[in-house]
Amino acid sequence: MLNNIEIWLERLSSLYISQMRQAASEQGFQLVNLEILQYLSICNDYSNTAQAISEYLGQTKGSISQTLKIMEQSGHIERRPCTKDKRVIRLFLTEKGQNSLQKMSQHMVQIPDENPEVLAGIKQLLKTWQHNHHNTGFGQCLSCKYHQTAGGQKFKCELTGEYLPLPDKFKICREHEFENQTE
Amino acid sequence: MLNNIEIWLERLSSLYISQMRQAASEQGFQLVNLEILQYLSICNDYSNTAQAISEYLGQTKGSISQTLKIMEQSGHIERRPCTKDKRVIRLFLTEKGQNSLQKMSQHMVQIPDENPEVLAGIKQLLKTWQHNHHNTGFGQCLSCKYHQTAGGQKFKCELTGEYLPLPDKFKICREHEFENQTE
DNA sequence: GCATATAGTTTAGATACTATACTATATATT
DNA sequence: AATATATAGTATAGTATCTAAACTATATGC
Repeated sequence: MLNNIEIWLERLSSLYISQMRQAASEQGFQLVNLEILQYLSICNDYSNTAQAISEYLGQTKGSISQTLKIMEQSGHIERRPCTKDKRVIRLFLTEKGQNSLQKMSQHMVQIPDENPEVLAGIKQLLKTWQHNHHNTGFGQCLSCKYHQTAGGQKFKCELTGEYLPLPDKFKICREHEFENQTE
Repeated sequence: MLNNIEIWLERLSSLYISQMRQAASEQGFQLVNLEILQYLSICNDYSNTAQAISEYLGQTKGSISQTLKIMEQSGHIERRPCTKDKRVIRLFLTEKGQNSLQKMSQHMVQIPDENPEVLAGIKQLLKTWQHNHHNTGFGQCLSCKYHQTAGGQKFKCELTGEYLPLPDKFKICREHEFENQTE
């Protein structure tokens, strides 16, 4: 039987999924299409691949590959082969894809006031959860142990050694690992 | 672009969905099957119908009807015609269904400590959200404006006029409406 | 050079999804 | 009481998604 917090979490997520489905449906999409568009809008340049989407959504890469094919044909995403690693194909939202996502987002959650306690609670919950499941990937760069501040308009990723544009620290990365357990 | 709390909520729900998918997959189910089993385990006796599931999950009733048919054939749920309203067929988890759900739940979220602030945050968020979307259904009886305490081992539902067993106040109901906005 | 790992595609078969039309029962209106 | 409307569920057709498995191609490690 679900305990107290689990039943609330279940309902919150169920409501979220339901809203997602309805928003997607109004634009002629399935749930998974909206999830992919949303993911591509918040992931960084290390994480915009079919493999990463497959891991993020917990579905087989074959299924994702098939869905991506259709989404490319319909003009919502664009595929660009990676020059550094020729196995990799990077994915990007087209303008059409961004417009669709924006329309669907308007039907999604609207949180009026930025209640700090609510935010803190959710952060804490997510962190505990990921830690308990040894699930390290897919967090924002700024909370990653490889994140290092650098001068000017860049920050450094200690994992890849690259310097990345400052706004990207809010994006999520498949290589993400939290700083430490006590933070 | 998603604001701060929305991106965290998105990640929390995405993680939840991902865990759901994986847990379901290990038992040979799809996401929707787990959602249905879970819903039936927490809904009250007014809400265990195909129509309610359809509303809760945000999917067409035709699709749900089809899925329920297969789940009955596989012995995970049971259908009993309602004697009061002959249009209605009530749904129940079989022992097999309960066992499957329990196995899947073990792979789901494990929250170690009942942090009151986290719980309060989630409750507040859910309430605000439902209110903003004029989404009143599917809450626990105890937070419903029709809920009335009664003596003994029962409480009363002012909407239907019936007396219900006390433990049912924790279950969720499709007719749920919050007491008022300030509470 | 060879084994192994990783990224992605393709195929076949099962399942889910929407939209629509349909039956049956309940409720509201005249 | 008769009729209209609403509600609960089913059935069908066509499309999309899903998994599992086999496949190609490139990268990495020994």
